[in-house]
Amino acid sequence: MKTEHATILRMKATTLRARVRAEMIDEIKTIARRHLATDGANLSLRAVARDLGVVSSAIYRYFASRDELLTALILDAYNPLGACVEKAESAVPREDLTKRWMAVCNAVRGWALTHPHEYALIYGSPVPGYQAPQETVVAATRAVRVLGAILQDGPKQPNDDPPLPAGAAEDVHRLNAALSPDVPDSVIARGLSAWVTLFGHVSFELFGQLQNTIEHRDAFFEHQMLAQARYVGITAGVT
Amino acid sequence: MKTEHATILRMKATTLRARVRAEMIDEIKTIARRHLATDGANLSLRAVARDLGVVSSAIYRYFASRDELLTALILDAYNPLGACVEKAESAVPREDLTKRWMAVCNAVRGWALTHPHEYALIYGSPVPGYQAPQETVVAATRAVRVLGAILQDGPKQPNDDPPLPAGAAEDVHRLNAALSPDVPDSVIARGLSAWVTLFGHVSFELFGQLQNTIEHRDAFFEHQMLAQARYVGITAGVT
DNA sequence: TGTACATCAGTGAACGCGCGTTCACTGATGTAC
DNA sequence: TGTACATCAGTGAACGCGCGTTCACTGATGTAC
Repeated sequence: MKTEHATILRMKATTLRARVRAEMIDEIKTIARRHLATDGANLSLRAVARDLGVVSSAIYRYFASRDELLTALILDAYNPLGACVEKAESAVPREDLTKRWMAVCNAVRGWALTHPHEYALIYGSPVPGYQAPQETVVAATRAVRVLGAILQDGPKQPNDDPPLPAGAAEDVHRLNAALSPDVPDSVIARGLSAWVTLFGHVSFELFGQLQNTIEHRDAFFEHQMLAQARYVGITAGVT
Repeated sequence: MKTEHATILRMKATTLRARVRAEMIDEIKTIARRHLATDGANLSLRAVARDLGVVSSAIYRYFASRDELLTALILDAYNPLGACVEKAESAVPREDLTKRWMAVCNAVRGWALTHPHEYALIYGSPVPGYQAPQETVVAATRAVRVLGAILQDGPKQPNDDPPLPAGAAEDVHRLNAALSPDVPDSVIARGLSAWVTLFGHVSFELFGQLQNTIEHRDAFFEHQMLAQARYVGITAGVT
């Protein structure tokens, strides 16, 4: 009995300290995210500490260095984006492939528009002097897996594009095996193209390349992404 | 005679001073470009002055502020890129539309790979706190005009995509009138899509999104851009 | 042609800031017996 | 249950840097008569 009680107390204490710590980490990241807006990737630990009401060296209790904080922010961008895409796509009936694709497109764009600086952090220019650790590369694949699942439920006939050149064919096939094993490589190639186009659009919009050019961006995006769906062969009703 | 001589002397002197000045400006920009590689858009005037072997305040004889230097670098990125695209495209026989398109694609990608930090400056994340002046927006259109010319020499039949939604249709039509007046809007829409895809590819490659995914990038790019040519209807021999 | 004057390039000091990271420390909280 | 000890969060000073911009200045070069 005694030992049990002690153990419970110890756990309580431990989890409390751990919880406070976790909240602190969250708060640091939240403030750091706010600073992305003004400083871009050129983020200042001291500024974060100031906003947190704490001396600058205190941050080092939570992050060993500025790069480590950046890594945390990058993971905290890829993962919510991935989650947002997954959630949007999962709300659509499985058989409506076009709607599933459009849900993905709108989730990516919607998230990017509401988190422009986090989007820039992960899909914009690399941060000078920062070497992304492997874990960020893994987190980056979360969203594209959803596209893989859509393709996997889609048409299985190859299209009449010429075959990919040798090396590239293997690259695409390797991806294919991981994402959509039952889909012909030629369809995957078009899927990748649509994926690139999706992010190309979002980046153009966010990074100012559509300025003075396309003003009705919702409608334009919708139209262009629907065109991509037809191009890839993602059409409603196909199973 | 006397006056004439004096005038010539004056001109000589003026142009000499002006030439030295122009060379100095070039040198500053060259050094600043080098610094883009290490500092990104977070560029330091003092570092440039140091490399130039001059006291930091001397830079202010040539650029009124850091932002003005940045603007010069941005113009000096858009313009050579545009020139590079124009030159590559103009070397291809007019009637081979596919080759003309591929020349454009390879010029954009080639320039981007050899000038990655300048590419990031213009097509990557916006520089925090920097407001691009109108002149940069104009310079930015130089490359896309070449695409306009190719489309203008291309097929005139509309494709069977659904019509663009109202507002977006006007945006595209306005662009169309400026670039390729004889081409149906539906073709322009696909052309824009190809353009976005082109830059999407280059950005993905440069910004590390193809890491661990596509390793044979030349071949992959070539294949994907040829597919875009077919999609838009840019095919060899059409007039 | 020679001379007085104006323009311009570059200096050096200063202003008022900023940064990441280390280190010895205090005081509170949690742990082990 | 109470006490000695260990862990941890946060402090404050320091190190050794960096930055953009202003300003009065020197000395060389160009201009006007």
